[in-house]
Amino acid sequence: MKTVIETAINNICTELGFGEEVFFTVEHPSDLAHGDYACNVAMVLSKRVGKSPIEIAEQFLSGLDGQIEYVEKIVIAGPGFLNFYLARDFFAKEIDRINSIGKDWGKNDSWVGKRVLFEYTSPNLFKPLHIGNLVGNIIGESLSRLFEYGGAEVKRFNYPSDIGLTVAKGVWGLRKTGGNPSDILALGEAYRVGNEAYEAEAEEAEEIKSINKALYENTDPELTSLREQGIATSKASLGDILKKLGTSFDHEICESMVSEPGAKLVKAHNGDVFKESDGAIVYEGDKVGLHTRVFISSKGIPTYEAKDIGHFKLKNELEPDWDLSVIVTGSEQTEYFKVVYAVIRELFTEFKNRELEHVPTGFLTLTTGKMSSRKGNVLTGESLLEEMEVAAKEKSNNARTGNLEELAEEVAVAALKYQILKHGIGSNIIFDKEKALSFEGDSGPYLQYTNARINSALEKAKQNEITGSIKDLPAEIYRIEKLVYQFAEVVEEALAERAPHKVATFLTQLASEFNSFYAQEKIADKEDQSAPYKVALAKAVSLTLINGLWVLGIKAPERM
RNA sequence: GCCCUCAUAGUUUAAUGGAUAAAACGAGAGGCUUCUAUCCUUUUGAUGUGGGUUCGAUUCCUACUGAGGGCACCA
Repeated sequence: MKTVIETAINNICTELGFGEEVFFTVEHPSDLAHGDYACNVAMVLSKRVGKSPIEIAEQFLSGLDGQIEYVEKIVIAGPGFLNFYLARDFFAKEIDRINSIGKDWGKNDSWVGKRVLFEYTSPNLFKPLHIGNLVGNIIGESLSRLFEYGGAEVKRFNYPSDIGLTVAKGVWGLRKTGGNPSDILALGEAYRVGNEAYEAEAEEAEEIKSINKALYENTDPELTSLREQGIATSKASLGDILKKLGTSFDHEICESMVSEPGAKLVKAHNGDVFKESDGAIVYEGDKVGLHTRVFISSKGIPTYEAKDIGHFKLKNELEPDWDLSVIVTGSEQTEYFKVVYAVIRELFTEFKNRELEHVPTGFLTLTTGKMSSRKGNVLTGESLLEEMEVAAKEKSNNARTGNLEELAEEVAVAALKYQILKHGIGSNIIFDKEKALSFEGDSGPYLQYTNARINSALEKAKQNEITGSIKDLPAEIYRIEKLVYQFAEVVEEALAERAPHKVATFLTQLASEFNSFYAQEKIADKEDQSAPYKVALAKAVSLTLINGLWVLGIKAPERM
């Protein structure tokens, strides 16, 4: 529809002799009262032509009026906008189209035939899942799904850290506390103890460092065994939480696997890409507008930078065929990834036509203040989810579902994910626990509830033997109809801009509009001639909610 | 010191350079004998400061103020 209007306007431009280089836009006005599409062409031309926008708009109006199918009327408004109002039939056809597409409603083909690698979550094993990991997972998963909605084949990568100081702290803590390495709680406690000791006592810190070295070099079977047991426990627990969150990775590359290939590559290019400096091997980023970073330390140990190079190599061995590779991390690594990607481009010249992208996510802080282990207000991913599940269960006491456990989990995940995905992904998130736990208003459960409500209305329709149809149209065009068909455009835009929050915002607007409709109109009324149309409309809204929630990584329970 | 983000109602967030800046929470007033009140209706209230570009600026440029992050062997 948009392109139809654009072409029509372009034709008039040529007809009126304004030439072809006119940069106007056709878009949905933010206020539905301003029509279904609005165009600013008259304002853009005003200065060039030396006439008032209104005058120009009138010229367009006389050229366009009655010429475009499904455009019922065109009105000049405000400073010179052309507002297009679509005909009743258009919306009915859209409702019909949505219902016939069904499961695939909202998809686009902007990435068809492309393969995309997505890396996110990146947890530290041996340590409870941090809120930041949760944020990364939620955003990464949603972006992956957006790409899938664009037709891309997405491969998901997890890059857990299974070696290094964190693990050493945990192993040290296990020895100190005598905790059972198969118990995830004992593991968390061991890490806490180890971390505290590392920060407080110089002597213990040295001990932990030597454990770290022994683990790297695999010289002490007892330590290695503790590490392996702890990692297995950690991974199992991680698997549970990932399942709840709805992520399933295609590949897992652990940190311990990448040091060697990374170091090898760096050393092989010492002299061309890299340079020795103070005994370390560095990449001189300052020479290309970045900053210099160490890839192999003066002690000969590969740093995180070198590991990321090895990591990239392994990734390519697992998935050699791709067009875009995305890594989602906290925004503190923005500058870091500029350097690493610059190095990768120099090292892997055969990939110069492929795209590398780093998506930075914001930090999550609590409204109760900054988190710090000293203040004791650390919130782990697990504990946050648990708290939300408890709240969800309380709230769902009267739910009309057999499986309360499952519902509470789905509601809790929805609340958490929505709270994070309603923001632009790069901005810092201030997490209001109370609000997230309330499940009211602008929230994931609100969207789920709206869908559950629709289901119940549809059930009633079934009982009354009303089936959806667009034969008998109500005279009025409901506001909800003017919104629901825009979903596919929103998804495509959200994908192009890496902005899942656009989907979240749209769904909330849609749900709110539907709830107003629901309060005013009876959907499944036997006496109502328009009931079949309302049923078809409700179905289309439900489909949109379900598909939109899927993109956000949120489940849509049938009953609540 | 240098570099990068960011600054919108009391609070948490929206707004490809467009129209009267949109919601939610909070506070006030209403609404279930009806297809689910995790809902709806309604009142209240905001673009950090000074310049600039533009027909038109929350959006772009610039200075300032404030917050967060990064800047060589941590991850």
